[in-house]
Amino acid sequence: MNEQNINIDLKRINPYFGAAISVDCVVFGFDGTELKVLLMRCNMEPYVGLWSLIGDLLRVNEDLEGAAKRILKRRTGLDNVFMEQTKAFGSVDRHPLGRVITIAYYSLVKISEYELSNAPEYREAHWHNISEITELAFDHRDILDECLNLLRKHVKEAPVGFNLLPPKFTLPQLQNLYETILGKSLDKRNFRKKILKMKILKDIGETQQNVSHRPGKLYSFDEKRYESLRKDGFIFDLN
Amino acid sequence: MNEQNINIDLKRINPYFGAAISVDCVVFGFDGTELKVLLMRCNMEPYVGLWSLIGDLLRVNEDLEGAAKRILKRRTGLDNVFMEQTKAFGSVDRHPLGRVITIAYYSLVKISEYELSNAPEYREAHWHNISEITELAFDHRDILDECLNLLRKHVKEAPVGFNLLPPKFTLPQLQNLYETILGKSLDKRNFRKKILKMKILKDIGETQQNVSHRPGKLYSFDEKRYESLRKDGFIFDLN
DNA sequence: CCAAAAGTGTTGTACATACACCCATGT
DNA sequence: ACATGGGTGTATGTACAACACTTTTGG
Repeated sequence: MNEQNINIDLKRINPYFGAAISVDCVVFGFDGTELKVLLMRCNMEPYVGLWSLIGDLLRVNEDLEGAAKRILKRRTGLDNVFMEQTKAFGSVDRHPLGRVITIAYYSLVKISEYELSNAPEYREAHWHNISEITELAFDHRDILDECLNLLRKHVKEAPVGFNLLPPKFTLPQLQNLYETILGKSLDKRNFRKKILKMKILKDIGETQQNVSHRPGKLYSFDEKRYESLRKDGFIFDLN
Repeated sequence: MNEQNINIDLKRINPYFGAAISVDCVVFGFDGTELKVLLMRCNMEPYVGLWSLIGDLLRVNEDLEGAAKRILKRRTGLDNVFMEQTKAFGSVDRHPLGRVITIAYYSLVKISEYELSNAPEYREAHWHNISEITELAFDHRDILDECLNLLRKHVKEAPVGFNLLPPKFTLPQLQNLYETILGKSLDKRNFRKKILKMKILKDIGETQQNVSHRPGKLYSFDEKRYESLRKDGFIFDLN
């Protein structure tokens, strides 16, 4: 039966509707040193006690991105978060209770804006260092790995990394982020040259405060500038 | 309700299972001049008469890639086709008969191996020049566009274009393919230099036959060579 | 011998890499 | 004054872009 040849009420064909759709979010954060991901305790057999991604079943009246936004809001209190669909996962036996196809999104949050510490309703999720994660519930380890690979690709070809930093940041902080995500160290002078030549950072005219060394100059990502450059053919590239 | 907190039989929760999952395949072909896509007539209101992608509902015991392979086999007779998941599409109203989330794959076939001409069971699908396509059924135009964008990205960063050419091809044929997909003309000498320097083409030692001009040398893609180079850090890049 | 497309090298320019010292702040 | 990390320039090699003529075949 072809998608376009369904000519009876879909809801009555059981074999094709015995599946559920979920959305799982891989929420990345960066604390200045480590790349982190937001996880919850799983309480479903046989994965009880393991950590899992945050996710939920898709509701009848919401689209995929809507579900992802809802899940993020629910678990972090955050709106307007950068997110991008990564991949659909549909192994027949990926879920112990039945057929569940999941659509994975990865999102990048400014860890400073995450309100876990204050609001009690966001206490179920916890940050985990990527480097320390071993086993996860379901196929969430695979999902995490796919999202990590995609993130590593994206930070090199688009200015998405800024979503992990505070609105004002120094160039060493930015470099640090790239080194952490890419897992290799970069030459300081060359990194600065490449970034500054792009002209997509605004010099705020401020410097770091209360650091016990020479304070760095603060920059912010100039989104409008980036968009106008992009329209003129500019391509962000950090390879 | 969280995915990992479902503790009753999923099949009995109606609101969450009133959706179906389909897989749609964007099958690209290249005839030496034009980039083409395989389409079928749609016979579902309100799209009757329009062309649509080839697709089908996901079966209970098959995974997503399995469904994509089945669909391709059914419509083209081909196995072992290059394919890659592109994106999930889940707008609430994308399907007139109910909630259908679709997972899109794009695949690349050697048009010479496509058996439409011989076997009657493959006659429902037809090749259409990408440049001449206007309206499609459902949201298939969006799906096609996403797949095209992904293809344009992939041919620049991985040796996937070879899947659209016959096993033996000339450098001008390859260049032609790239020019068609990318929509811009490339410098012949620079293109040849870049490709040949990669050392991923095998010189077959044969030349074109029956062409009314100087015959080109035939090459084939050396997959083993590519894989071993890749393990040593080589990155395919045609930007 | 004509048409048509294949094949071939050089040069200038821009970008990437490698690399070492001084500077501003807090303690 | 010392420790800490921020900030800066140059030289060299490599990669890319631009560009025009000769070669081989079929008709």
